[in-house]
Amino acid sequence: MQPADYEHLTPSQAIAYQSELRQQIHIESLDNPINVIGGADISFNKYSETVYAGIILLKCPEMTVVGHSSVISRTSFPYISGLLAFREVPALLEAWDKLDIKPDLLVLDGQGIAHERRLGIATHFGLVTDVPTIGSAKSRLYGRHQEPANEVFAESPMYDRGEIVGIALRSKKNCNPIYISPGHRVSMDQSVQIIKNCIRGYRIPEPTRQAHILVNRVRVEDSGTDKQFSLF
DNA sequence: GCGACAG
DNA sequence: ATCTTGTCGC
Repeated sequence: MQPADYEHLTPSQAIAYQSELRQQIHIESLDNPINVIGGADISFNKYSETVYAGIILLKCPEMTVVGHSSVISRTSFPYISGLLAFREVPALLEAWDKLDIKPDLLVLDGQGIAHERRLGIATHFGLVTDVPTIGSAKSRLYGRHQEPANEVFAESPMYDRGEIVGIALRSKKNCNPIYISPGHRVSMDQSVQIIKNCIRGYRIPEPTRQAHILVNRVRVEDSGTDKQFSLF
């Protein structure tokens, strides 16, 4: 199955495919050092099939931007909770292929294994590219957890029948927690540690935050040029 | 049947 | 996700 063909899948077939991919997930210690970390995100205009995908490259541990790539693509697969990867991975792969240098690890905006079939977008992307990935989501999809204490870096594990699938992390005081889970080829503890090292005073870790700024800028710039949005 | 539901 | 101004709280 190729990502480019995802648009032809029915939700039922997509779910069946996730069940197959699940067999290939590797949650393990990442030994390679992380010199460059990447952040990926997508932006789009409501009701439009045009999607703006981008990947930002940051130097560790400074968190300074050292590169990026972006693409304007199309998607017909709708947003369905639990099947996000089928909608966003194809465009993200296009941006990934355009990168001159690949990061040592990529952070995606969404869940990793904190998913009913352990196939959040971060895990899915990691399997397709065979790259270490971490999922950093702004809201919860799956897993039960207690409210983290209201202090920076307070955390509380997310469970699924006794198994820890992720962690709710208070990345900033007085802000809602973010949900971290390993995607592929990295451990749970490393995922949390890595994300903590990417926090720079904002609720959202730099890789994801910078990626969001990037794709949003690309979208606004294009919307003024896109026929569908210019009235003249 | 009811509530939950990444982006 | 995106649409949007002011406004409450630290």
